[in-house]
Amino acid sequence: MRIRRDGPATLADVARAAGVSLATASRALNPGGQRAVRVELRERILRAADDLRYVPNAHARALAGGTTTTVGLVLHDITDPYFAGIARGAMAVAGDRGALVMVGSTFRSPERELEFVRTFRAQRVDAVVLTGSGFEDDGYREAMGEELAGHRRAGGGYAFVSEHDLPGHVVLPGNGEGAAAVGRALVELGHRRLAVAGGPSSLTTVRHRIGGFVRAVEACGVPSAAIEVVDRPFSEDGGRAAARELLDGGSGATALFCVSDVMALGALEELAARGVTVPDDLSVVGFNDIPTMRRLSPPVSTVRLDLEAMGRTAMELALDRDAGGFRTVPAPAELVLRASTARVDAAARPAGGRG
Amino acid sequence: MRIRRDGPATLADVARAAGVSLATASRALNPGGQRAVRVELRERILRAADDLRYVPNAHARALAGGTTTTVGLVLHDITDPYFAGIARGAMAVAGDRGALVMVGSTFRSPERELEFVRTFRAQRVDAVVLTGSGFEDDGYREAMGEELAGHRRAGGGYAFVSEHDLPGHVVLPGNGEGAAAVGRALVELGHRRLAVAGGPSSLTTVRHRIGGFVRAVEACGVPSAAIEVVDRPFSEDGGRAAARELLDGGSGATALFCVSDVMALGALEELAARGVTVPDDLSVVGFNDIPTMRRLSPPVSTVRLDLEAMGRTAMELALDRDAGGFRTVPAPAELVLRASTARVDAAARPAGGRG
DNA sequence: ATCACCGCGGAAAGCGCTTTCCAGCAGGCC
DNA sequence: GGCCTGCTGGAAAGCGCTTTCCGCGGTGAT
Repeated sequence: MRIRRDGPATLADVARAAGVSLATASRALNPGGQRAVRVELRERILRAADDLRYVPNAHARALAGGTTTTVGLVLHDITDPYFAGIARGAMAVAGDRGALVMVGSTFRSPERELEFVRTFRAQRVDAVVLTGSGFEDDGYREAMGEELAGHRRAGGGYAFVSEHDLPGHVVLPGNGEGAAAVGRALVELGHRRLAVAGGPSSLTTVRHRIGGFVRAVEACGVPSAAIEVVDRPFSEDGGRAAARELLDGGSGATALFCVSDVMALGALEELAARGVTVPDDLSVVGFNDIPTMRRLSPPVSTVRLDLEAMGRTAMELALDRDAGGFRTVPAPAELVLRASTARVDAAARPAGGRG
Repeated sequence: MRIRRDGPATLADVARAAGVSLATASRALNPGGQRAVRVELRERILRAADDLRYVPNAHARALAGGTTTTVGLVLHDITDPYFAGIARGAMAVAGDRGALVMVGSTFRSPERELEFVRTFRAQRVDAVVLTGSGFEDDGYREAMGEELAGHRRAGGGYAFVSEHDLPGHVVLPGNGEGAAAVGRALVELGHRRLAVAGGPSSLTTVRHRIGGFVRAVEACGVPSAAIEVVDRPFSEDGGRAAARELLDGGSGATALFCVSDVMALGALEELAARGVTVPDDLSVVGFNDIPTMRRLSPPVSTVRLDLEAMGRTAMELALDRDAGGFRTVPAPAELVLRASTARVDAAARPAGGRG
């Protein structure tokens, strides 16, 4: 006979206290499941559970019933408003479905991303949502593909936010179209020399945005030679560095397209520090429309994405085990022109120009 | 004999494939634990596990070994930069310790907060970190106290960020001192009529901040009658509403202290919409120093809290099962004066004054 | 009355692991 | 050579639940 020291009460304790069997206690505590129990008995059991401060063991439950209600969410950094927005949406639907959300911050490391998916699998999560750009790397793609296939085989769902070049549901932001709209708008405003602050092209998202921008600008008749692309980390510091490089390099650009708002934040700071006025000296556009952008002075033009809706949709796709094939749900990107972009003035001299 | 359809491989499968017993397989896959296995055998087992794409079942493991490596984090809303900052810190230390983080968003509902703690308990988390203000409500306090006591009895740790009037480790931001510093600074700048945009006083944090502010101002010789406190929800909209009320009410205040930056954001928006210039017409101060504050124009004065460090400390306190009593770790609050606060000018007329 | 059937509660078989206990075997010692 | 020690691997007992399979007593149909 084992002696219960003082661990939490178990179902057996509850059953004993209520004078019923384990099976009955379980049934009473899981209404809706399996079968019902006579109401009077049920109340006695609930009372016993309450008295004993019984807290069911989720692990035992998961093991026995094969039922989990946890989901995994992989993101870059929760303090990045882009991911916070998506996370909010994803967590909202998880909450509605009574699922617990486990969050993994990768800080853009493919290894960490894989690691999290593996851990989530070990936890037998119902679904995993992968946000953030995919990585253009065959090793990563293969490993992740295998991991996800295994997860799927085990009955789990998953969805991506942004393209990952892997089979699966995906919420696809209009990166190309949004960036193209930026390009067209800038050309229409008279800009002929353009700069792009881009992240590493190993990120799918970055490639799509830069690609869409460049193609649209070219389509407007501006030669691609007039577009200067600076690759820097996909972060605020990266934006700062990109701005610095453009200014130091004597760029002749009159407009700067930052492939993300967070990069734009860094770039704007650098520009302000150097005395470059926006939009008089240089027009600036970002991407994502994080809340801060509209609060800056001047308010910054950007491409709006409904982050919360994207997160919501992704979680729904991941959770809804629908028999059909994988779905791709577009997330519309809408150009929002604000005061940080202005018609280029013949008198305006290229920012940071040395001559 | 049960037939394995195609569920994920189990330890038994691995053991069979490697031609060893369950015990040996378990030991081989858990180095560091219990006992070692002959290296050659071990490798054979690892190979088999790899071939079978074995993913250990965390639930089974938790049940058998009583070992979990999950922690719970309760916060208000992940898109609120205050909580995002804390979450980042907390997740960092959890990550370092190899723990998975489950996040619960309460949206300031005490019921939801209790619900999450209960769910975390069911998951047998190692630790839970409760952020956000406590609620001044006896029912809540009692229920939460009982929940946490049970968690503790079961071997779990926990910590609060901000006071909760409950026994436990706590990371205590200098709410009173920070607010007092704001009050003194404003008086020193010549302000004699002050307004406070406060949240509901059922939030402990709000009470401490307003209390510290009022006491400091009084200590400077300004009568409390000169302080106008407007209670509105602890949110951006609340800040907006507070500003509206002040302006509509013909407040004679020359300075506005918002008990949180997020409220300040709303207030500033309303002020701008009404044509009230900051700081010329009205000085504004926030609290928390979320990143956006320093980017606005004018940059907004506030009280800096090292959010990430607070999150880190809280998670460490919650995870470190130290025998001693509960610890209270202060999180220093540092007044950061920026351009949104100015010396009051004799010529300046009270903002929104009707007369 | 008889029988099939339904509603309900209990016994027991797992779910996939960890860990204790035990057995076998080799080597070192008296 | 006998015996104890040290090392390794295996058998099996759970961990705390869910769920299948039974059995029992009471009803409606025949």
